[in-house]
Amino acid sequence: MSTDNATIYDVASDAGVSIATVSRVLRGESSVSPKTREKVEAAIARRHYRPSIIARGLTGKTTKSIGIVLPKLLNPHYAMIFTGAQEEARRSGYAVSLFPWSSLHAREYDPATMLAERRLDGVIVCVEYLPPDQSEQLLAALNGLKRFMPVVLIGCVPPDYGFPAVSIDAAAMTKAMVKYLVSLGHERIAFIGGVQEDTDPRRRDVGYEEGLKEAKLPYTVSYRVYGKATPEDGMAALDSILDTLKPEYWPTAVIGLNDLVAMGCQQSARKHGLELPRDLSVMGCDNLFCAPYLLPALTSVDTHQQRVGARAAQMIIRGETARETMDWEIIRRDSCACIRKNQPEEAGGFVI
Amino acid sequence: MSTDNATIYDVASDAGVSIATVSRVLRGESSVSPKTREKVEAAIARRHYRPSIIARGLTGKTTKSIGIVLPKLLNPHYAMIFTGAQEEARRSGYAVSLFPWSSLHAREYDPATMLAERRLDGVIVCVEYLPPDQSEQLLAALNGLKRFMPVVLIGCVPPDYGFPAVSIDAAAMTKAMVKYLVSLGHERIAFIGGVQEDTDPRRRDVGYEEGLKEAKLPYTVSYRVYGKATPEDGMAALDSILDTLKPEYWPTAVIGLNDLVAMGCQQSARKHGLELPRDLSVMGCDNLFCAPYLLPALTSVDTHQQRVGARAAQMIIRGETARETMDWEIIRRDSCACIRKNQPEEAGGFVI
DNA sequence: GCGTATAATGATAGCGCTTACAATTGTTTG
DNA sequence: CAAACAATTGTAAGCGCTATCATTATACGC
Repeated sequence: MSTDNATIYDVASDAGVSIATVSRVLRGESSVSPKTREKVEAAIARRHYRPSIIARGLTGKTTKSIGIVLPKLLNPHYAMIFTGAQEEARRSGYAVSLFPWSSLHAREYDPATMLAERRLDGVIVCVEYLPPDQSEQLLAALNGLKRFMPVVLIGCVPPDYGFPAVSIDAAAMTKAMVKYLVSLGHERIAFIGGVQEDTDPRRRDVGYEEGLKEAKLPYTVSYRVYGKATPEDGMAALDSILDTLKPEYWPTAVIGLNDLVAMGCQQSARKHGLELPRDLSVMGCDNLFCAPYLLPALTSVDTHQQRVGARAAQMIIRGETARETMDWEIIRRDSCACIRKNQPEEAGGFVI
Repeated sequence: MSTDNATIYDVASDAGVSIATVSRVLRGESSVSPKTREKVEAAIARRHYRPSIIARGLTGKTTKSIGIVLPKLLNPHYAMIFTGAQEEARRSGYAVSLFPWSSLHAREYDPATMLAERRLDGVIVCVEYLPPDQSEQLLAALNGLKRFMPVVLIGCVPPDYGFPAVSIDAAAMTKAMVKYLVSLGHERIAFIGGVQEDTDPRRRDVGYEEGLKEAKLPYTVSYRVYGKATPEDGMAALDSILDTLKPEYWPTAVIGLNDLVAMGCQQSARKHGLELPRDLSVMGCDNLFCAPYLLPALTSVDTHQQRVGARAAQMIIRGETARETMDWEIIRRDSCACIRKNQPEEAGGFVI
């Protein structure tokens, strides 16, 4: 039971035809007589023959595989993106392999080189919030990649990169989150996220500020988190906010960059003796699988990440180069309390 | 800026040498004069040349990529395995692509075919708890795969499959979990897991029974969950247990197949008006990132899944064929309460 | 200066496919 | 029944590399 597989030559001689004919039946060409086709198919089955995508890739133009560059898979958010991409890719017979940016600066085997070597049919790159000084470096890396294969961006896509992309309007989303909290009666809403220097109009912090402005709320507390946005980061962020402010100025609600940060906020709040959600409403983003199982169950935003991944994969497979925006949906759970006298209208039209 | 890459011929003619010489410097052969090497390297840099792994794979014996078959990536448990494998693989310049078993029976593009087509250097297959009747089918699929590439098994590896594998001794682990709960004073311990008919001596339920036997505890309540083991499954399982038993026979502790199931148990317990952890201790397995953030923080078992994935990848890359067992560690948090009068000795030696 | 060992380089045959293009067979038609 | 096509099938040239020889350039010894 060795690992030496049959080749097209084996099948051809088995079936008593030429390799061209075998190739024809492999590719389902119609110009093969039923008799011949049958003989060839029998030989294929007998030898457990599978054409080598490697060899096909050499001749043809496609390797039937795409790459995806993700910050880290351990955050289920990225796992959802991957899953979406993978499922969509499989439907067309494509495989997808993972390359984490974390190893971007590795001396050996950096993702860019590995990607390039592999002649993939395209690569999905998930861009995180980046400190401004790293942005240029990323752009250079992306352009390097583009030399070898189509690149589709997802995540926090800078507006001027000129790459095909599928992203969400983070500003509109964050604004809606603020509006939701305002509708619950909150007036002191803090924001923990990737506040940036550049002028992307779809940045979350822009939405935060806008939401506050529209509600004529003066209270602004935001905390900057770059790149990694773990529960620990969230805890540290809210710790810092609560430790800095006098208790009478503590926020009554906090918006986390993602559910991980929000989980950290819940922890921090408890540590500070706050009762949730009475004393602090917490809102996350990404709608991780664990959100319903937190206590209180975390209100979050479903950003349809599987669909984002799927669409990005589709763009690569179909050779499209659009720039698209995915919609999203606030998922209300128990972590956001109403602090108004009157109940808010449950079906309010504040979700954009 | 097209996607047509330079080939070894371009570099060769650029540098005024033959392709053989270019190949030599690519592979770091020493029999190239410094002058020539320099010229070639300059040409390579100028053309942004990267040798095609595809073409190399045709000639050589390796495609520098491995596959991993996982039930689903959305469970962070599997994401950890993947991450471990991916990181280890990258260190040797290997890429890893994902193939979910969920599509095992897909008409088109089933993982087995996709794997075979790709002539990967090997594949890691994560085996789940399977109903007995599907076990044979899996074995057949694995043997089919083995024809094309080395296969390394991880997860719930049946003992008699004869494949290289890295697994954990689930029986010993579950027994230790029981012992831990016993040490906290529990006498009615329920188990939600994949109870099987076959005779794998390392099955979890075997450990459960043994642990109970050693503690001379007669109470046995186990609930069978196959394949998917989601929070919903866990909730349904404990619901069923609590709804079936008279309250005075309710377990005081429950062991979940994994953290997901344990999360569902927490939910179910709350639904039944139990206060956690006072009325019910819950213990999970896998030590997911969210375990510390549940309320009460979930006691779990770290099964070192990243190391499992890494080791499996290593075995493929190095061509090893061992059958290994990974160790594990109980991570004590708040979800398991002591119901004895006396505190248990905190550093008891019950963890095997 | 010549022969010969040695270092450096080139020519070339695959690797397993796809794909023109050529060759063969089978039909149809006048 | 032969010409004229259409339907099948075969031949062979790549695709971008590696690896085996063969060849040439350089070095050394006498």
